[in-house]
Amino acid sequence: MLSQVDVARKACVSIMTVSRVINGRSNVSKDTRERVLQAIRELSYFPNAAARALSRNRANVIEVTVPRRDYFSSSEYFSELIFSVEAVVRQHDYNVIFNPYDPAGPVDYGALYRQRKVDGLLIVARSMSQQQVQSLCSEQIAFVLVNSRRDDKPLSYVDVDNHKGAVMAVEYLRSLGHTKIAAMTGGTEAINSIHRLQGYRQALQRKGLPMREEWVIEGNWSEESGYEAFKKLAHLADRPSAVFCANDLMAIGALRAAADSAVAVPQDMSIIGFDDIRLASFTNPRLTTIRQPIGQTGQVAARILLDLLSGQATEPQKIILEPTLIVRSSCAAR
Amino acid sequence: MLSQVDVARKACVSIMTVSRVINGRSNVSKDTRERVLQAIRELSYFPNAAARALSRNRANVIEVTVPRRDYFSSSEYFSELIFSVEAVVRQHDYNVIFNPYDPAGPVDYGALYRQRKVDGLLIVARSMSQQQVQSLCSEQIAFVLVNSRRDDKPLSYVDVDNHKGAVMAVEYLRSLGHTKIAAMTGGTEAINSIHRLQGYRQALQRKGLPMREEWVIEGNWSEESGYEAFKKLAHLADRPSAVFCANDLMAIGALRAAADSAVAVPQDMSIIGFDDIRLASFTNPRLTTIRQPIGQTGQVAARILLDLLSGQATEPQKIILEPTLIVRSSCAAR
DNA sequence: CTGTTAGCGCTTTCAG
DNA sequence: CTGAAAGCGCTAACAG
Repeated sequence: MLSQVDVARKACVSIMTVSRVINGRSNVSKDTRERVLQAIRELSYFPNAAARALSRNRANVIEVTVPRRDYFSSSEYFSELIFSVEAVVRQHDYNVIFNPYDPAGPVDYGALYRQRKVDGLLIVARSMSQQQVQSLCSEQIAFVLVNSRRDDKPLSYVDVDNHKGAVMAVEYLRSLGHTKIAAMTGGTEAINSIHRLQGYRQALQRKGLPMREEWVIEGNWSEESGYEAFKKLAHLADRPSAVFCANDLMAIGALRAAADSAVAVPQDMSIIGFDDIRLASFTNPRLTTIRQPIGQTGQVAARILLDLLSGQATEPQKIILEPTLIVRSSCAAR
Repeated sequence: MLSQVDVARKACVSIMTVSRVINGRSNVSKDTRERVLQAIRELSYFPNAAARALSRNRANVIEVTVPRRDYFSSSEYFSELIFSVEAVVRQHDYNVIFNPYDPAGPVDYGALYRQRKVDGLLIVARSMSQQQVQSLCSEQIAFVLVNSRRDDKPLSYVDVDNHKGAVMAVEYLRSLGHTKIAAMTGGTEAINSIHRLQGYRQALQRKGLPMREEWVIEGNWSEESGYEAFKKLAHLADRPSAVFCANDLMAIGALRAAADSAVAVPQDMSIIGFDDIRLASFTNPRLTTIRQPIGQTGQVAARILLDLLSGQATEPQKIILEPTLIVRSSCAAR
C-alpha cells in the first residue's frame, strides 16, 4: 500500500513534512507544501485511516445505535434520524456506523467504543437500566440519548416534548368546539405513551373538559389497535366527537375503522394523530397531527456529541424540542 | 489505554500468546488459554480495532452508500435495506458505515475505501457513469450494485425483476376479467420505471389486450402525480376498468383521487401498485400490489460482498430477484 | 505450544 | 521551517 514514505521520497522531504501538509499545519513553506501536494496527486496517495486512528487514538467514527426494527417502530423515524445525523457529522469528517441492537436481549451499548472503533454514540433506546447508564458514565463514554430522558445522571439527551404535543392536540380540538374528546394510547409501558396521555389528561382538566375513563382506550401504537380502539369508541352510548391518537399509525387505523363503520371524518368525528409520519399526508382525509421534529432531533444530538468529542463541552445538555401542530383535514369544527 | 502487554504481563505469557487466544487460534494449551482469558476478564481488556485494522489491513467495516434522501426515494427502502444488510454482515463481525451521497453532484464512491476505512461497498445508485464504474473496477474495489444492473462489466449486482412484476400485475388484472387496463408511470428516466412500463406493454400485447396511448399516463413516482394521473384517466370517454401504478405512492394518490371523484375502488375501478411499502397495507381499501423484496435484496447483496471480501468469490454474481403479487382489496373481478 | 522480531502507516516529541 | 526517533497496539513470520 502506498504510504507517506512514497510521497516523501517523491517530494524529497521527510514523512513528517508530508504529515504536516496532509493535516494542513501552517508550519510548512509554501514551496515545500506545493511539492508535497503535487507528489500526493501524482501518486494518488490517500492517508490510511487505521494508522491515523491508531496514532491519534481517534477513529473519526460515531455510532448510532437503535433497536432493531420490530413491528411498531417506524422506518421513517430511523431513516430521517440517521440521514440528519450523518449530514451534521460529515461536516466534521466523521462517519456513522449504524448499529442496531436486539431490544429483547441484554444490550451492551459500549462494545464498539471499547474497541475504539467509534469515538462516541447516539443512543436510541426505549429504556435503559440504571446499570447500563452507569456503565457508560463510569467509562467516560461520550454519548447522547436520543428521544429519551434521564435526569438522574449528568448526561445529555435530546427529546421532544410529548406532554406538550398532547396538550396542543387537545387545545386545538377544543378551539374547534369539541368538548367530548377521547384518546387512544400507546400502552402503559412506553414513556412516550405515558407523557402523551398525561398531556391529554392535563389539558382536559385545565380546560374543564369532561374526563371519562371509557373515552381512554389503551392501544399499542399499531394500526390494528387504532382500528379496534375506534370501533370501541364508536359503539359508546355517549360518543365523543373527537379523538386524540397517541401516534399516527393508530390514527390511520381509526380512519379506516371510521370508513368501515360509515362514520364520516371529520364531519361526524375529528381525528388527530401524533408524529407526522409520511403516511399522514397521504390518508383520506389527510391527517391532522402533531409533528415530532425527528430531523432536528438528530441534528441537535449530533452537534452535542461532536462537542463532547471535541472536549469543549461544559455541562451535559438536556434538550427538549417543541412539537408542531400540522393542520390538515381530519378535524373539523363541531 | 489497556493493551495486550498488560494482559500478557498479568498472565505471564507473551503478547503473541494473548493475540492467539483473542483470535481463537488452536495452538495454545488449554491451561495457558484459561490464564489469558482470566487476565482479560479481570482487566476488562478489549482489543483495539485500529491496531488490528492497521496490521491486518482490514477494517472489518463495509459501507452502504445511498443517495441522500430526496423527495421521491422512500425511507422505508433505505431503512429496510440497511437493517437487512447489517444483520447479515454482523454475523461475520463486520460493521456498517452508512454513507449517503448527494445525487446532484459528482460522486466519488471509492473515497472511504481508499483510506481503508471500509473494506468494501454496497452501492445504491440510480445511474453511474461509465467512468465511475471503471474506476471502481480498476482499483479492485470490492463492491456490489444494489437495485441496479450493469452487464457491460464483470461486476456483481442484485436487482428485482421490474419487468416481470409489471407482467404479473397485468396478468392478475386480466385474470380478474379486466381488459381495459391503464398504467401510470414513474417517468421516462428512471430505469425501474422503464422496465415496469415495458412489462406492462408486453403483457398487454401477449394477452391480446387493447393498448391505447391515452391509457398510459406519465407520472413521477409521487403521490401527487398519481392523483393527477387518476383524474385524467377518470375523465376519459373510454374509461379503463383497472390501472397499474408504477409504484405504491402513485397508487395511493390514485386511491385518494378516486375517493374525491366518487369512483368506488375496487367496484368501479381496480388499482394495483408496485413495491409494497408499508403504507400499502394501511390504505382504504388496502392496496393490492407487487412486492419488491427489499430485505432479501440487502441480504443477498451483503452475502455477495462478504464472499468478495473473503477472497473466495469466483465469478461476478448477477442476481435478479422475483417480485411477488400481494393480493389485498383494491382490485376486484370485473 | 510459546516467544522474538519486525513491521503496518501514522503522529508526537524533541532537535536542529 | 524541517527532520530523526520512538511508539500507538496489533499480527505475520520465523525460531525454538
